[in-house]
Amino acid sequence: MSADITSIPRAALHSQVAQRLRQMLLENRIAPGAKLNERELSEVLNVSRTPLREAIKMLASEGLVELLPNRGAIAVELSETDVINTFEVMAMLEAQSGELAAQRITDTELNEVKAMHFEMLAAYTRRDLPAYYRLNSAIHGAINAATKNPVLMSTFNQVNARLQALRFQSNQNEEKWREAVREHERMVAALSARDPVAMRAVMCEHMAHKLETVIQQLRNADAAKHPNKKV
Amino acid sequence: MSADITSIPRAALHSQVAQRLRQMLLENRIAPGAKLNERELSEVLNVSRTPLREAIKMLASEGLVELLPNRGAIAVELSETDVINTFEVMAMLEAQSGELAAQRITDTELNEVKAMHFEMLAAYTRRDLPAYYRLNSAIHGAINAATKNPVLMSTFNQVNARLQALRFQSNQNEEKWREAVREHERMVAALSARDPVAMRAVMCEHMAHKLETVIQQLRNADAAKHPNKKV
DNA sequence: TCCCAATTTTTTGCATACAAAATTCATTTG
DNA sequence: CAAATGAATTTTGTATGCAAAAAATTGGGA
Repeated sequence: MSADITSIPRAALHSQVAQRLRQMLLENRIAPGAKLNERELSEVLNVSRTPLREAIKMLASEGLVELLPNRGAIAVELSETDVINTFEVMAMLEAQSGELAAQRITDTELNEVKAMHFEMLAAYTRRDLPAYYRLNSAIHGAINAATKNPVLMSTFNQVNARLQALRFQSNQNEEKWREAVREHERMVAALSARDPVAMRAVMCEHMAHKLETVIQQLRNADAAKHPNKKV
Repeated sequence: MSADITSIPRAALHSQVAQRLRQMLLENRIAPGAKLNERELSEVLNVSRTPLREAIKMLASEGLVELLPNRGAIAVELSETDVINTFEVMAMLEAQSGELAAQRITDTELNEVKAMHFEMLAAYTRRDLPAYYRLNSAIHGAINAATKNPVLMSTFNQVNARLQALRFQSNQNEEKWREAVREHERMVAALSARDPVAMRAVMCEHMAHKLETVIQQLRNADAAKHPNKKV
Protein backbone atom coordinates (compact mmCIF):
# COMPACT_ATOMS: atom_id res chain seq x y z
CA MET A 1 0.00 0.00 0.00
CA SER A 2 1.11 3.57 -0.58
CA ALA A 3 0.56 6.29 2.00
CA ASP A 4 -2.53 6.63 4.15
CA ILE A 5 -4.04 8.92 1.55
CA THR A 6 -6.49 6.23 0.51
CA SER A 7 -7.03 4.56 3.87
CA ILE A 8 -7.89 7.83 5.60
CA PRO A 9 -10.40 9.46 3.26
CA ARG A 10 -10.35 12.61 5.39
CA ALA A 11 -13.55 13.32 7.29
CA ALA A 12 -16.42 15.14 5.62
CA LEU A 13 -16.02 18.88 5.39
CA HIS A 14 -18.82 19.66 7.82
CA SER A 15 -17.19 17.43 10.45
CA GLN A 16 -13.83 19.10 9.97
CA VAL A 17 -15.42 22.52 10.23
CA ALA A 18 -17.31 21.49 13.38
CA GLN A 19 -14.08 20.28 14.95
CA ARG A 20 -12.24 23.49 14.09
CA LEU A 21 -15.08 25.61 15.44
CA ARG A 22 -15.08 23.60 18.67
CA GLN A 23 -11.37 24.28 18.98
CA MET A 24 -11.87 27.99 18.32
CA LEU A 25 -14.60 28.17 20.97
CA LEU A 26 -12.52 26.19 23.44
CA GLU A 27 -9.55 28.51 22.98
CA ASN A 28 -11.77 31.57 23.22
CA ARG A 29 -10.69 32.56 19.72
CA ILE A 30 -14.41 33.13 19.39
CA ALA A 31 -15.43 34.96 22.56
CA PRO A 32 -18.55 33.99 24.51
CA GLY A 33 -21.46 36.01 23.22
CA ALA A 34 -19.70 36.76 19.94
CA LYS A 35 -21.58 36.39 16.68
CA LEU A 36 -20.57 33.67 14.24
CA ASN A 37 -20.53 35.54 10.94
CA GLU A 38 -21.03 32.97 8.20
CA ARG A 39 -19.32 34.81 5.36
CA GLU A 40 -16.37 35.70 7.55
CA LEU A 41 -15.93 32.18 8.93
CA SER A 42 -16.37 30.57 5.52
CA GLU A 43 -13.51 32.74 4.26
CA VAL A 44 -11.27 31.95 7.23
CA LEU A 45 -11.96 28.22 7.00
CA ASN A 46 -11.99 28.18 3.20
CA VAL A 47 -15.28 26.42 2.80
CA SER A 48 -18.64 27.45 1.45
CA ARG A 49 -21.44 28.42 3.75
CA THR A 50 -23.27 25.09 3.33
CA PRO A 51 -20.96 22.81 5.34
CA LEU A 52 -20.28 25.70 7.73
CA ARG A 53 -23.96 26.05 8.50
CA GLU A 54 -24.28 22.29 8.98
CA ALA A 55 -21.41 22.44 11.46
CA ILE A 56 -23.01 25.34 13.33
CA LYS A 57 -26.24 23.38 13.64
CA MET A 58 -24.28 20.51 15.18
CA LEU A 59 -22.62 22.83 17.67
CA ALA A 60 -26.03 24.23 18.56
CA SER A 61 -27.27 20.74 19.42
CA GLU A 62 -24.14 20.25 21.49
CA GLY A 63 -24.97 23.40 23.43
CA LEU A 64 -21.83 25.26 22.36
CA VAL A 65 -23.59 27.94 20.35
CA GLU A 66 -27.04 29.44 20.49
CA LEU A 67 -29.19 29.91 17.40
CA LEU A 68 -31.05 33.21 17.08
CA PRO A 69 -33.80 33.02 14.45
CA ASN A 70 -32.87 35.06 11.39
CA ARG A 71 -29.89 36.38 13.28
CA GLY A 72 -27.46 33.53 13.07
CA ALA A 73 -25.55 31.99 15.96
CA ILE A 74 -23.57 33.27 18.91
CA ALA A 75 -21.08 31.49 21.14
CA VAL A 76 -22.78 30.56 24.40
CA GLU A 77 -22.04 32.79 27.32
CA LEU A 78 -22.39 31.08 30.66
CA SER A 79 -23.79 33.10 33.54
CA GLU A 80 -22.74 32.20 37.05
CA THR A 81 -26.02 30.34 37.43
CA ASP A 82 -25.35 28.43 34.22
CA VAL A 83 -21.94 27.42 35.49
CA ILE A 84 -23.39 26.23 38.78
CA ASN A 85 -26.09 24.25 37.01
CA THR A 86 -23.61 22.72 34.61
CA PHE A 87 -21.33 21.75 37.47
CA GLU A 88 -24.25 20.19 39.28
CA VAL A 89 -24.71 17.87 36.31
CA MET A 90 -20.98 17.34 35.80
CA ALA A 91 -20.53 16.42 39.47
CA MET A 92 -23.25 13.82 39.17
CA LEU A 93 -21.68 12.38 36.04
CA GLU A 94 -18.19 12.35 37.53
CA ALA A 95 -19.44 10.75 40.73
CA GLN A 96 -21.26 8.00 38.88
CA SER A 97 -18.38 7.59 36.48
CA GLY A 98 -15.93 7.21 39.35
CA GLU A 99 -18.16 4.75 41.15
CA LEU A 100 -18.55 2.56 38.06
CA ALA A 101 -14.88 2.87 37.14
CA ALA A 102 -13.88 1.61 40.60
CA GLN A 103 -15.99 -1.46 39.91
CA ARG A 104 -14.98 -2.06 36.31
CA ILE A 105 -11.47 -0.75 35.75
CA THR A 106 -9.00 -3.34 34.45
CA ASP A 107 -5.46 -3.65 35.76
CA THR A 108 -4.11 -2.33 32.47
CA GLU A 109 -6.37 0.71 32.59
CA LEU A 110 -5.52 1.32 36.24
CA ASN A 111 -1.83 1.19 35.44
CA GLU A 112 -2.23 3.75 32.69
CA VAL A 113 -4.12 6.05 35.08
CA LYS A 114 -1.30 5.69 37.59
CA ALA A 115 1.31 6.49 34.94
CA MET A 116 -0.57 9.58 33.82
CA HIS A 117 -1.00 10.57 37.44
CA PHE A 118 2.79 10.59 37.89
CA GLU A 119 3.19 12.61 34.73
CA MET A 120 0.68 15.04 36.15
CA LEU A 121 2.67 15.25 39.38
CA ALA A 122 5.69 16.16 37.27
CA ALA A 123 3.74 18.89 35.54
CA TYR A 124 2.50 20.13 38.92
CA THR A 125 6.02 20.20 40.33
CA ARG A 126 7.16 22.24 37.32
CA ARG A 127 4.05 24.44 37.62
CA ASP A 128 3.48 23.62 33.94
CA LEU A 129 -0.19 24.57 33.75
CA PRO A 130 -0.87 23.52 30.12
CA ALA A 131 0.69 20.10 30.66
CA TYR A 132 -1.19 19.77 33.94
CA TYR A 133 -4.52 20.52 32.25
CA ARG A 134 -3.82 18.11 29.44
CA LEU A 135 -2.97 15.27 31.81
CA ASN A 136 -5.79 16.11 34.18
CA SER A 137 -8.21 15.93 31.30
CA ALA A 138 -6.66 12.67 30.06
CA ILE A 139 -6.97 11.08 33.49
CA HIS A 140 -10.63 12.00 33.81
CA GLY A 141 -11.14 10.67 30.30
CA ALA A 142 -9.45 7.39 31.23
CA ILE A 143 -11.62 7.01 34.32
CA ASN A 144 -14.64 7.59 32.15
CA ALA A 145 -13.49 5.05 29.61
CA ALA A 146 -13.08 2.53 32.41
CA THR A 147 -16.83 2.58 32.99
CA LYS A 148 -17.20 0.82 29.61
CA ASN A 149 -20.32 2.90 29.06
CA PRO A 150 -20.14 4.90 25.80
CA VAL A 151 -23.39 6.71 26.57
CA LEU A 152 -21.98 7.97 29.84
CA MET A 153 -18.77 8.96 28.10
CA SER A 154 -20.47 10.93 25.36
CA THR A 155 -22.87 12.60 27.78
CA PHE A 156 -19.94 13.51 29.97
CA ASN A 157 -17.95 14.92 27.06
CA GLN A 158 -20.86 16.95 25.82
CA VAL A 159 -21.54 18.60 29.17
CA ASN A 160 -17.85 19.03 29.81
CA ALA A 161 -17.31 20.73 26.46
CA ARG A 162 -19.38 23.70 27.61
CA LEU A 163 -17.09 24.23 30.58
CA GLN A 164 -13.79 23.78 28.78
CA ALA A 165 -13.78 27.33 27.50
CA LEU A 166 -13.78 28.60 31.09
CA ARG A 167 -10.50 26.85 31.89
CA PHE A 168 -8.58 28.74 29.27
CA GLN A 169 -8.90 32.00 31.09
CA SER A 170 -7.96 30.47 34.41
CA ASN A 171 -4.89 31.11 36.49
CA GLN A 172 -4.75 28.41 39.07
CA ASN A 173 -4.69 29.39 42.72
CA GLU A 174 -1.83 27.65 44.57
CA GLU A 175 -3.87 26.40 47.50
CA LYS A 176 -6.66 25.06 45.29
CA TRP A 177 -4.13 23.45 43.04
CA ARG A 178 -2.50 21.58 45.93
CA GLU A 179 -5.94 20.46 47.04
CA ALA A 180 -6.78 19.16 43.57
CA VAL A 181 -3.56 17.15 43.45
CA ARG A 182 -4.31 15.63 46.85
CA GLU A 183 -7.75 14.64 45.61
CA HIS A 184 -6.20 13.00 42.59
CA GLU A 185 -4.00 10.96 44.92
CA ARG A 186 -7.13 9.79 46.68
CA MET A 187 -8.76 8.90 43.37
CA VAL A 188 -5.87 6.67 42.42
CA ALA A 189 -6.02 5.06 45.85
CA ALA A 190 -9.77 4.47 45.61
CA LEU A 191 -9.43 3.01 42.14
CA SER A 192 -6.58 0.73 43.24
CA ALA A 193 -8.67 -0.43 46.19
CA ARG A 194 -11.66 -0.90 43.86
CA ASP A 195 -13.65 1.11 46.38
CA PRO A 196 -16.70 2.64 44.62
CA VAL A 197 -17.95 4.43 47.71
CA ALA A 198 -14.64 6.16 48.38
CA MET A 199 -14.32 6.99 44.69
CA ARG A 200 -17.74 8.61 44.56
CA ALA A 201 -16.91 10.64 47.67
CA VAL A 202 -13.62 11.90 46.25
CA MET A 203 -15.20 12.80 42.94
CA CYS A 204 -17.95 14.79 44.65
CA GLU A 205 -15.45 16.71 46.74
CA HIS A 206 -13.24 17.26 43.73
CA MET A 207 -16.06 18.71 41.69
CA ALA A 208 -17.27 20.90 44.54
CA HIS A 209 -13.80 22.37 44.89
CA LYS A 210 -13.45 22.80 41.15
CA LEU A 211 -16.73 24.71 41.13
CA GLU A 212 -15.44 26.99 43.90
CA THR A 213 -12.31 27.67 41.88
CA VAL A 214 -14.18 28.39 38.68
CA ILE A 215 -16.69 30.67 40.38
CA GLN A 216 -13.86 32.58 42.00
CA GLN A 217 -12.15 32.98 38.63
CA LEU A 218 -15.41 34.06 37.06
CA ARG A 219 -15.89 36.75 39.69
CA ASN A 220 -12.32 37.95 39.34
CA ALA A 221 -12.66 38.14 35.57
CA ASP A 222 -15.95 39.97 35.98
CA ALA A 223 -14.43 42.42 38.45
CA ALA A 224 -11.63 43.09 35.98
CA LYS A 225 -14.15 43.81 33.25
CA HIS A 226 -16.27 46.14 35.39
CA PRO A 227 -13.86 48.28 37.44
CA ASN A 228 -16.69 50.65 38.31
CA LYS A 229 -17.54 48.82 41.50
CA LYS A 230 -16.83 50.26 44.92
CA VAL A 231 -13.55 49.22 46.49
CA MET B 1 -54.67 41.51 17.37
CA SER B 2 -55.58 39.10 14.59
CA ALA B 3 -54.33 35.55 14.68
CA ASP B 4 -50.93 34.50 15.98
CA ILE B 5 -49.55 34.76 12.46
CA THR B 6 -47.48 37.79 13.38
CA SER B 7 -46.68 37.01 17.01
CA ILE B 8 -45.42 33.52 16.20
CA PRO B 9 -43.14 34.04 13.20
CA ARG B 10 -43.07 30.27 12.70
CA ALA B 11 -39.75 28.65 13.55
CA ALA B 12 -37.06 28.37 10.91
CA LEU B 13 -37.56 25.61 8.41
CA HIS B 14 -34.63 23.54 9.66
CA SER B 15 -36.07 23.59 13.19
CA GLN B 16 -39.47 22.53 11.96
CA VAL B 17 -37.95 19.75 9.91
CA ALA B 18 -35.87 18.58 12.88
CA GLN B 19 -38.99 18.46 15.03
CA ARG B 20 -40.94 16.50 12.45
CA LEU B 21 -38.08 14.05 11.99
CA ARG B 22 -37.86 13.57 15.76
CA GLN B 23 -41.56 12.78 15.78
CA MET B 24 -41.16 10.33 12.89
CA LEU B 25 -38.30 8.58 14.69
CA LEU B 26 -40.19 8.51 17.97
CA GLU B 27 -43.23 6.96 16.31
CA ASN B 28 -41.09 4.48 14.42
CA ARG B 29 -42.36 5.89 11.15
CA ILE B 30 -38.68 5.73 10.35
CA ALA B 31 -37.55 2.33 11.57
CA PRO B 32 -34.29 1.89 13.51
CA GLY B 33 -31.51 1.18 11.06
CA ALA B 34 -33.46 2.66 8.15
CA LYS B 35 -31.76 5.05 5.79
CA LEU B 36 -32.86 8.67 5.66
CA ASN B 37 -33.13 9.34 1.94
CA GLU B 38 -32.72 13.05 1.41
CA ARG B 39 -34.60 13.40 -1.85
CA GLU B 40 -37.46 11.29 -0.56
CA LEU B 41 -37.73 13.14 2.76
CA SER B 42 -37.45 16.54 1.13
CA GLU B 43 -40.44 15.62 -1.05
CA VAL B 44 -42.47 14.31 1.88
CA LEU B 45 -41.71 17.36 4.00
CA ASN B 46 -41.90 19.79 1.10
CA VAL B 47 -38.58 21.48 1.71
CA SER B 48 -35.34 21.58 -0.19
CA ARG B 49 -32.43 19.41 0.83
CA THR B 50 -30.56 22.27 2.50
CA PRO B 51 -32.69 22.72 5.63
CA LEU B 52 -33.31 18.98 5.68
CA ARG B 53 -29.59 18.27 5.84
CA GLU B 54 -29.17 20.86 8.57
CA ALA B 55 -31.91 19.14 10.58
CA ILE B 56 -30.27 15.75 10.08
CA LYS B 57 -26.98 17.11 11.39
CA MET B 58 -28.79 18.32 14.52
CA LEU B 59 -30.37 14.92 15.06
CA ALA B 60 -26.95 13.34 14.66
CA SER B 61 -25.58 15.51 17.47
CA GLU B 62 -28.57 14.53 19.56
CA GLY B 63 -27.72 10.89 19.02
CA LEU B 64 -30.94 10.08 17.20
CA VAL B 65 -29.37 9.30 13.84
CA GLU B 66 -25.95 8.12 12.82
CA LEU B 67 -23.99 9.74 10.00
CA LEU B 68 -22.24 7.42 7.57
CA PRO B 69 -19.60 9.27 5.51
CA ASN B 70 -20.75 9.61 1.91
CA ARG B 71 -23.67 7.36 2.68
CA GLY B 72 -26.06 9.66 4.48
CA ALA B 73 -27.73 8.99 7.78
CA ILE B 74 -29.58 6.09 9.37
CA ALA B 75 -31.90 6.00 12.36
CA VAL B 76 -29.99 4.69 15.35
CA GLU B 77 -30.61 1.09 16.24
CA LEU B 78 -30.02 0.32 19.90
CA SER B 79 -28.53 -3.03 20.77
CA GLU B 80 -29.39 -4.57 24.13
CA THR B 81 -26.05 -3.31 25.44
CA ASP B 82 -26.83 0.18 24.18
CA VAL B 83 -30.16 0.10 25.99
CA ILE B 84 -28.52 -1.03 29.22
CA ASN B 85 -25.87 1.67 28.96
CA THR B 86 -28.45 4.33 28.19
CA PHE B 87 -30.56 3.24 31.14
CA GLU B 88 -27.52 3.35 33.38
CA VAL B 89 -27.17 7.04 32.52
CA MET B 90 -30.91 7.69 32.66
CA ALA B 91 -31.17 6.10 36.09
CA MET B 92 -28.42 8.35 37.37
CA LEU B 93 -30.11 11.42 35.93
CA GLU B 94 -33.52 10.44 37.28
CA ALA B 95 -32.09 9.69 40.72
CA GLN B 96 -30.32 13.02 40.91
CA SER B 97 -33.30 14.80 39.46
CA GLY B 98 -35.59 13.24 42.05
CA GLU B 99 -33.24 14.07 44.88
CA LEU B 100 -32.97 17.69 43.83
CA ALA B 101 -36.67 17.97 43.12
CA ALA B 102 -37.49 16.77 46.64
CA GLN B 103 -35.34 19.63 47.94
CA ARG B 104 -36.52 22.33 45.57
CA ILE B 105 -40.08 21.63 44.48
CA THR B 106 -42.57 24.40 45.24
CA ASP B 107 -46.03 23.78 46.61
CA THR B 108 -47.56 24.78 43.30
CA GLU B 109 -45.35 22.38 41.38
CA LEU B 110 -46.04 19.60 43.85
CA ASN B 111 -49.76 20.16 43.49
CA GLU B 112 -49.55 19.90 39.74
CA VAL B 113 -47.58 16.64 40.04
CA LYS B 114 -50.26 15.30 42.35
CA ALA B 115 -53.00 16.31 39.92
CA MET B 116 -51.24 14.63 37.01
CA HIS B 117 -50.67 11.59 39.18
CA PHE B 118 -54.42 11.24 39.71
CA GLU B 119 -55.02 11.64 36.01
CA MET B 120 -52.48 8.90 35.46
CA LEU B 121 -54.31 6.68 37.91
CA ALA B 122 -57.44 7.26 35.86
CA ALA B 123 -55.62 6.25 32.70
CA TYR B 124 -54.24 3.19 34.47
CA THR B 125 -57.70 2.19 35.69
CA ARG B 126 -59.03 2.47 32.14
CA ARG B 127 -55.95 0.64 30.82
CA ASP B 128 -55.54 3.59 28.47
CA LEU B 129 -51.91 3.06 27.53
CA PRO B 130 -51.39 6.15 25.35
CA ALA B 131 -52.84 8.46 28.00
CA TYR B 132 -50.81 6.67 30.65
CA TYR B 133 -47.58 7.20 28.72
CA ARG B 134 -48.36 10.83 28.07
CA LEU B 135 -49.06 11.53 31.76
CA ASN B 136 -46.13 9.43 32.92
CA SER B 137 -43.85 11.43 30.69
CA ALA B 138 -45.41 14.71 31.85
CA ILE B 139 -44.90 13.79 35.50
CA HIS B 140 -41.26 12.93 34.99
CA GLY B 141 -40.89 16.18 33.09
CA ALA B 142 -42.47 18.12 35.95
CA ILE B 143 -40.15 16.50 38.48
CA ASN B 144 -37.25 17.45 36.28
CA ALA B 145 -38.47 21.00 35.98
CA ALA B 146 -38.72 21.21 39.76
CA THR B 147 -34.94 20.85 39.99
CA LYS B 148 -34.70 24.35 38.47
CA ASN B 149 -31.65 23.13 36.57
CA PRO B 150 -32.04 23.63 32.80
CA VAL B 151 -28.78 21.80 32.09
CA LEU B 152 -30.05 18.74 33.90
CA MET B 153 -33.36 19.02 32.08
CA SER B 154 -31.83 19.24 28.64
CA THR B 155 -29.34 16.46 29.35
CA PHE B 156 -32.18 14.33 30.61
CA ASN B 157 -34.32 15.03 27.58
CA GLN B 158 -31.53 14.29 25.17
CA VAL B 159 -30.71 10.92 26.69
CA ASN B 160 -34.38 10.11 27.11
CA ALA B 161 -35.13 10.90 23.47
CA ARG B 162 -33.07 7.93 22.36
CA LEU B 163 -35.21 5.59 24.45
CA GLN B 164 -38.59 7.01 23.53
CA ALA B 165 -38.73 5.07 20.29
CA LEU B 166 -38.57 1.83 22.27
CA ARG B 167 -41.76 2.63 24.16
CA PHE B 168 -43.88 2.78 21.06
CA GLN B 169 -43.51 -0.90 20.37
CA SER B 170 -44.25 -1.82 23.95
CA ASN B 171 -47.23 -3.69 25.29
CA GLN B 172 -47.18 -3.22 29.00
CA ASN B 173 -47.04 -6.27 31.22
CA GLU B 174 -49.79 -6.14 33.87
CA GLU B 175 -47.59 -6.99 36.84
CA LYS B 176 -44.88 -4.49 35.84
CA TRP B 177 -47.49 -1.87 35.23
CA ARG B 178 -48.94 -2.26 38.72
CA GLU B 179 -45.44 -2.05 40.13
CA ALA B 180 -44.75 1.17 38.21
CA VAL B 181 -47.92 2.74 39.55
CA ARG B 182 -46.97 1.79 43.11
CA GLU B 183 -43.57 3.39 42.60
CA HIS B 184 -45.24 6.55 41.36
CA GLU B 185 -47.29 6.62 44.57
CA ARG B 186 -44.06 6.47 46.52
CA MET B 187 -42.59 9.28 44.42
CA VAL B 188 -45.48 11.57 45.24
CA ALA B 189 -45.13 10.65 48.91
CA ALA B 190 -41.38 11.32 48.91
CA LEU B 191 -41.86 14.63 47.15
CA SER B 192 -44.60 15.65 49.58
CA ALA B 193 -42.35 14.75 52.50
CA ARG B 194 -39.48 16.63 50.84
CA ASP B 195 -37.41 13.51 51.44
CA PRO B 196 -34.48 13.50 48.95
CA VAL B 197 -33.10 10.16 50.17
CA ALA B 198 -36.41 8.35 49.76
CA MET B 199 -36.94 10.03 46.41
CA ARG B 200 -33.56 8.90 45.11
CA ALA B 201 -34.26 5.36 46.26
CA VAL B 202 -37.65 5.22 44.52
CA MET B 203 -36.24 6.61 41.32
CA CYS B 204 -33.44 4.05 41.26
CA GLU B 205 -35.87 1.20 41.78
CA HIS B 206 -38.25 2.63 39.23
CA MET B 207 -35.56 2.85 36.59
CA ALA B 208 -34.25 -0.63 37.35
CA HIS B 209 -37.73 -2.05 36.86
CA LYS B 210 -38.26 -0.04 33.72
CA LEU B 211 -35.03 -1.44 32.33
CA GLU B 212 -36.23 -4.97 33.09
CA THR B 213 -39.47 -4.28 31.27
CA VAL B 214 -37.78 -2.79 28.24
CA ILE B 215 -35.22 -5.60 27.99
CA GLN B 216 -38.01 -8.15 28.19
CA GLN B 217 -39.89 -6.36 25.42
CA LEU B 218 -36.74 -6.16 23.34
CA ARG B 219 -36.19 -9.90 23.66
CA ASN B 220 -39.79 -10.66 22.82
CA ALA B 221 -39.64 -8.42 19.77
CA ASP B 222 -36.40 -10.06 18.74
CA ALA B 223 -37.83 -13.52 19.19
CA ALA B 224 -40.78 -12.54 17.01
CA LYS B 225 -38.40 -11.34 14.32
CA HIS B 226 -36.26 -14.47 14.37
CA PRO B 227 -38.65 -17.43 14.75
CA ASN B 228 -35.84 -19.83 13.80
CA LYS B 229 -34.88 -20.45 17.39
CA LYS B 230 -35.53 -23.70 19.17
CA VAL B 231 -38.73 -23.87 21.15
C1' DT C 1 -26.85 -20.86 -12.80
C1' DC C 2 -23.81 -18.03 -10.44
C1' DC C 3 -20.33 -14.63 -10.17
C1' DC C 4 -17.93 -10.69 -11.59
C1' DA C 5 -16.97 -6.45 -14.11
C1' DA C 6 -18.42 -2.27 -16.54
C1' DT C 7 -21.90 1.09 -17.20
C1' DT C 8 -25.82 3.54 -15.84
C1' DT C 9 -28.45 5.57 -12.27
C1' DT C 10 -29.06 7.36 -7.91
C1' DT C 11 -27.53 9.71 -3.91
C1' DT C 12 -24.66 12.35 -1.21
C1' DG C 13 -21.69 16.45 -0.49
C1' DC C 14 -20.44 21.00 -1.53
C1' DA C 15 -20.80 25.47 -3.99
C1' DT C 16 -23.45 28.99 -5.76
C1' DA C 17 -27.64 31.82 -6.53
C1' DC C 18 -31.47 34.17 -5.01
C1' DA C 19 -35.10 35.94 -1.63
C1' DA C 20 -36.20 37.72 2.82
C1' DA C 21 -34.93 39.60 6.99
C1' DA C 22 -31.97 42.42 9.76
C1' DT C 23 -28.60 45.95 10.21
C1' DT C 24 -26.39 50.17 8.95
C1' DC C 25 -26.15 54.65 7.44
C1' DA C 26 -27.55 58.91 5.69
C1' DT C 27 -31.05 62.20 5.59
C1' DT C 28 -34.75 64.75 7.33
C1' DT C 29 -37.55 66.83 10.78
C1' DG C 30 -38.97 68.47 15.24
C1' DC D 1 -28.72 68.32 18.35
C1' DA D 2 -31.55 64.19 18.98
C1' DA D 3 -34.83 61.20 17.19
C1' DA D 4 -37.00 59.16 13.48
C1' DT D 5 -37.51 57.59 8.87
C1' DG D 6 -36.23 55.32 4.82
C1' DA D 7 -32.94 53.66 1.47
C1' DA D 8 -28.65 50.91 0.89
C1' DT D 9 -25.99 47.21 2.50
C1' DT D 10 -25.14 43.21 4.80
C1' DT D 11 -26.50 38.80 6.55
C1' DT D 12 -29.25 34.97 7.10
C1' DG D 13 -32.25 31.32 5.15
C1' DT D 14 -33.61 28.40 1.38
C1' DA D 15 -33.38 26.53 -3.28
C1' DT D 16 -30.87 24.88 -7.06
C1' DG D 17 -26.89 23.13 -9.69
C1' DC D 18 -22.92 20.32 -10.26
C1' DA D 19 -19.23 16.95 -9.11
C1' DA D 20 -17.93 12.81 -6.76
C1' DA D 21 -19.06 8.75 -4.49
C1' DA D 22 -22.09 4.83 -3.82
C1' DA D 23 -25.66 1.73 -5.40
C1' DA D 24 -28.17 -0.59 -8.97
C1' DT D 25 -28.29 -2.69 -13.33
C1' DT D 26 -26.79 -4.96 -17.25
C1' DG D 27 -24.00 -8.03 -19.85
C1' DG D 28 -20.57 -11.48 -20.31
C1' DG D 29 -18.09 -15.39 -19.01
C1' DA D 30 -16.95 -19.71 -16.25
